[in-house]
Amino acid sequence: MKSGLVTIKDIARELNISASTVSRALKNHPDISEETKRAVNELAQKLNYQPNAVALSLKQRRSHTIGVIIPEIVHYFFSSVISGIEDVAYDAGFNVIICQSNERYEREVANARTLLASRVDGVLVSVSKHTEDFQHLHNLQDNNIPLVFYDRIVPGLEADQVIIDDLDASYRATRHLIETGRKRIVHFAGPQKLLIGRQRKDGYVKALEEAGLEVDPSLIIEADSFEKARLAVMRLLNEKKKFDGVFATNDLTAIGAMQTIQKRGFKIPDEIAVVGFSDGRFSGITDPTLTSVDQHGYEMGTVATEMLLRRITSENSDYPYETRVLNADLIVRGSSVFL
Amino acid sequence: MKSGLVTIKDIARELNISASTVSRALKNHPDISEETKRAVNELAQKLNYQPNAVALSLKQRRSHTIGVIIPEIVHYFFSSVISGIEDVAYDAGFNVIICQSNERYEREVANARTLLASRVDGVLVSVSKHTEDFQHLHNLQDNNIPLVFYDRIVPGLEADQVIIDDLDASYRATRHLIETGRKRIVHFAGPQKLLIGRQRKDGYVKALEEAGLEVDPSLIIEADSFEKARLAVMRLLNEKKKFDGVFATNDLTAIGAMQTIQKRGFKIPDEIAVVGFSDGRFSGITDPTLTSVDQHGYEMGTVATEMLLRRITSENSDYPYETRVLNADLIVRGSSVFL
DNA sequence: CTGAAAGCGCTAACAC
DNA sequence: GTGTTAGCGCTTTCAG
Repeated sequence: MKSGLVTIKDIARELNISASTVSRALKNHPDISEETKRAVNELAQKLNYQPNAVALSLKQRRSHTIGVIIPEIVHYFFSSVISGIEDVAYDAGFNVIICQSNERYEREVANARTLLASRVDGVLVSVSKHTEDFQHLHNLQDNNIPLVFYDRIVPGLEADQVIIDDLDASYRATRHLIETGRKRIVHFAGPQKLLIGRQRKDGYVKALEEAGLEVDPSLIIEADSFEKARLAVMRLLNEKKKFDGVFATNDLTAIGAMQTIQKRGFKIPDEIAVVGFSDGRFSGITDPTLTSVDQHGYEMGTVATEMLLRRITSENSDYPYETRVLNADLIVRGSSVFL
Repeated sequence: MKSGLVTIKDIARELNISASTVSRALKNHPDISEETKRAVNELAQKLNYQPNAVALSLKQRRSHTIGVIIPEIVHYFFSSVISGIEDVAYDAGFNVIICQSNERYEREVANARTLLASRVDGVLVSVSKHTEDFQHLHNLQDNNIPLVFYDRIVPGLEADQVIIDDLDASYRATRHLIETGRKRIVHFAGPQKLLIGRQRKDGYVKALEEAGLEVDPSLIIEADSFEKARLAVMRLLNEKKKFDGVFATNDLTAIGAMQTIQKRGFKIPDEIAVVGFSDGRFSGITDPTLTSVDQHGYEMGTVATEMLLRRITSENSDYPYETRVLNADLIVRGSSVFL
């Protein structure tokens, strides 16, 4: 005797009318008399009737649910994205099923299967770092489930996409250092086999070149973690390399650099300025606070969801795929200028 | 022409057999001949048949989906909890719908309604800070949807619960400071109207008393944020209060304290030791690294989900409600001892 | 203005 | 071994 949940039939029986009348009354259908409507709505209220979304989904072949495939929720950026997704989806009357791939390909494939089985109306996806085969995503598309990629896109796949303009953001971050008088700027770069790593480096190079500054390869170091930054800074200082600025590919790297620089007796930002990228969580609690790029995860979530809902709800959804490029903002704090 | 998704009927038609035979063949029913099974499974594979979970839910009045109401996903602790929930749920063949209340009561009520409409089989809930009326949760229970509370529990409600032993964790954190020789320990406490705030203070007091140390009320200060800690430390130092240890109700508060202590020229841990509580994200990147309590969010998620699934899948689910109390571990790092 | 009937995709008694 | 039928809860023609 599970589900004591009241159905439309219960209301019909009680009122001695048909289920279809109840259904119509509840949706305020013009054909139904005011009186019947009132009676139905009153009873529904009293019995605490909740429409069964499952039955609706089956009937309408539309679940009003969107799926989200996300690498790892624990990252501030991704959890912000989720907030953006949820807000837009709920406002439009859609539910959200979130699936973490945990950066694992097999899990991502399982996620796609789950979402397909749940008959979600569309999927937002950011692929795992190890995804190289895209059959599971094609599979969704083959079944007429629209996809929107956010942040981690898949070059080959035909779909809507939302990304951050990494190159431009890096360019602006680096230019900020240049404009505040820095001449020899170290770049701690991400893996160059990842698009994101290359773009951030390219933005850095572009800013230097535009300003007529030398691009010294020995100042570009592949280091994208707290620990790697510490080691790299120590090496630079031991080698008596001169530098007055650091632009790091993420905040943790920037913080590792900051700490080591300070430990070795240099003042930030007086002698060396430091700028990070994204993450968002840490920038306020360092000393000095960290100048960094805000990736606007929330906005990315809202934009991606709007694009998806548009495709889901459009009569004709075969308009061309679109790529939205969001701007990231440089947030200037104490690690690059005196506040 | 939405849903090109293949159904059991498509397979039946193609093979000139009935839908029920297909259904049985797919679930490897003993009555069905090997030959038929093979043919069905082959075609299912070829057509990439995916069972329609929506139809199943309707039929079985069981969605194999659990709902999660969570205050804010952006906190490391809560996102860890989600990972734990997902892992256990997926292993058991359950989907997860996550709803953020964003610490707002109205949103939480809406979440409960959504989950009810989706006919989830059970709900994991951590109430928002502002929830004082519990009708929406009773409503779920009235509809035979089992609830398990995690972390933020509701004293009055009859339901399973999973919590952290905050008192014990604080006690151990404080005792650690005492055992490493601290005699005058400041406590930056959380709001005393919250259970969590009181318990953490009580653990601190208990450790002091047990060690025969004076409990000086002027060393117990309500401060639970980065900024409040900064101000409080400045005040203490300006008043020339002597103290050699700090136990803060959360990590951000501890970090605010650390920074200010260091700025005023005191060495950590030499002159003053600092211990935080939870959060988990920041403890590794401070200088020195922060001794703190690990709240084991992932474990909390797994335990809560196991309790919920047990209630969902039990024949007889009216066994007594249970409260599980998890231990939190003190992680000793550089802010309290020399490593 | 309201009711009867069919059907969304699937399963499970009940036939044969 | 397999098919027929009914039904999960709801909407929606089509009748009246």
